[in-house]
Amino acid sequence: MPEGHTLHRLARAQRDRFAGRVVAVSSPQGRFEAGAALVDGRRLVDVTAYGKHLFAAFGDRIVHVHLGLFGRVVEGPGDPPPPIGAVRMRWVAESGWSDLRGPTACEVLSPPEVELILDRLGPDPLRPSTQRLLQARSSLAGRGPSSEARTSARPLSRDVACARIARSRAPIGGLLMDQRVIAGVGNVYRAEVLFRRRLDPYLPGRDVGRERWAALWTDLGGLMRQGVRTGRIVTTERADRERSSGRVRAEDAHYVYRRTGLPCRVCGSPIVQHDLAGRKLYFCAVCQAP
DNA sequence: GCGAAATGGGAAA
DNA sequence: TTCCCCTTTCGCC
Repeated sequence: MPEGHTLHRLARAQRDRFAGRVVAVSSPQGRFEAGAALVDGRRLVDVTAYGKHLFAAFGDRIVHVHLGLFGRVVEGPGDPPPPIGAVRMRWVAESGWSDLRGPTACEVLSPPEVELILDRLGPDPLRPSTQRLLQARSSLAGRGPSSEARTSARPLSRDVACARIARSRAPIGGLLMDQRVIAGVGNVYRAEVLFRRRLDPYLPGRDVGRERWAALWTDLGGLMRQGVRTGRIVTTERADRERSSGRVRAEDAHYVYRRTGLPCRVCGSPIVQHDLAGRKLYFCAVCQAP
């Protein structure tokens, strides 16, 4: 589940259900007991996502959540169900409840500690400009918009990321997964957007070029915004699916991700799988030839 | 019942 | 690069 779209969708759901309300925060599993006590019974001001990170501000105490590979949040209206399994953090308010399981990070931070995390992250395609990023940072830090954020003519996120890859010899397939370069992309969007742009995953960042990067950025943003809307990652065009009507079936949703050995939807040659920096990389060696 | 895998990332070496 | 953590689910005895 958790690439950037999941976190932005979650932030919206949590904001809708809990923002402005007093929240009872607990840790049925016990591993977040001390942290829960710091925010229990406080009013939730806002919830924001940035890349794959979620920040829930209870005033100047901010709960930071990172879902990692298999973290998950379940939420609903009414009274919470009895906790089943390892519920790290539970929220309960008059408007409903939510349960967090299996996160890599669940901790209470101060505004400066949040800044340190944001400093390590590149632009997020789900936030269209660096101006918006600065505004988000200001609100998390409990300030009004900074003078920097008010100034117009900030560089576009797209161009900030472009400058970063343009000076790197690392393969574009690796750079897309580097959260310091671009925040929120995971293994599915990485593989799929490279296929859609017909880019060789091993192409060095410096050789991608401004045109191709701009097209990739635009495509990626569209895919991720669709992911936020629908809660799933569907990257195939209608014409490239077995069935072109009705709900997209899971086996039709991707071009290359987890399709090792299956025929490419475009050219028919078998999709290949490599290992790149410890993660699986899927691509079509013909459509994405160097 | 057991092992492996999963849309991630940080620290250690 | 390798290890380690987080939790659930699914395939295979």
